[in-house]
Amino acid sequence: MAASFDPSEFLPYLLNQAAERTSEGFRAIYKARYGMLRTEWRVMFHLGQYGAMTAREICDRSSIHKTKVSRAVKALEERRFLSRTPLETDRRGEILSLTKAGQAAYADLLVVAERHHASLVAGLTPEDHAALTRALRVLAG
Amino acid sequence: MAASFDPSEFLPYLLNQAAERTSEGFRAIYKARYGMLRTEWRVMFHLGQYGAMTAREICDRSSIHKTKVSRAVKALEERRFLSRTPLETDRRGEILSLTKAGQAAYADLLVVAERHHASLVAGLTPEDHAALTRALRVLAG
DNA sequence: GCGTAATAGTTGAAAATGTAACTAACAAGC
DNA sequence: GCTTGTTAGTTACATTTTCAACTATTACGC
Repeated sequence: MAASFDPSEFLPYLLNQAAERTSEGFRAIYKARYGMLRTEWRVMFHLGQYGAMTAREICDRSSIHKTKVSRAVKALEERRFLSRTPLETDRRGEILSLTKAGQAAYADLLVVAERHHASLVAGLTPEDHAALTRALRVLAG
Repeated sequence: MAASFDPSEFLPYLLNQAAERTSEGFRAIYKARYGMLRTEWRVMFHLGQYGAMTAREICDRSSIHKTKVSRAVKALEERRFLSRTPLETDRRGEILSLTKAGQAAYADLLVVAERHHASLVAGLTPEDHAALTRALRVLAG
């Protein structure tokens, strides 16, 4: 007698609800302080966290489509949060890196992120938090 | 010396990656088979899972904004997946319910969802799966 | 080397989403 | 009853995202 599937436990559904709910507050902050969109913040995050890299690498790491990255990079460059340096080995690509202003914004937002993260985690037991992170890493691929 | 915050563990980030990654395959199916968008599937889901209800109730349960629900309902009605019945007690509202075709589509997609869910869960230990579901319920609010 | 395929990134048009303002109906105070 | 406020749902307009070309450059096969 197979236990019947409870659709309210459907992982994509739960993940999506949780993702939207938990992103909301943080999104309001980077939008208000720096006028960033979600994709722009995500690009900033990858450059801030992992250092300079090409748009292609951001796409690979983040699974954000290249057109979204392209437009985010353009917007961030216009606002002087990042700069492009042509690759020496391949004239198609360019390395993206945060400017001083970009680094400052990233550092500022990281503090906010940390606080936000802590408040989210506060609702979970340490065991559940650990298991959650483990499971999300698997699911995020 | 507080352990420093690892931004790659930032919950909104991980949740988002996991949500996008896990939704992709399923999304391709409801789109290909029934031409549904994500919001449309979500509306179908609520009606299929919890029975007929008003648009307002769907908004409350799902945290989908009312304009998105309004447009999804319109599209689903046009394709005869759901129908509207005026409320007797309040002429502003109407009860939404799945048509035969809507029920059939829902039943079909539920089977796919179940298989998809199973394949996702297969990568997790039972303990982590249980903790994940528990944690997501908390975070999803 | 030369033709073909693949890759990095951009762009334009169509589709979807967000925001705000709107209509219509109900509710409450007086 | 009439004014004011609230709620259900829709619509209009601006912003964002998606999808499908497109350019420019590099890599491969022969």
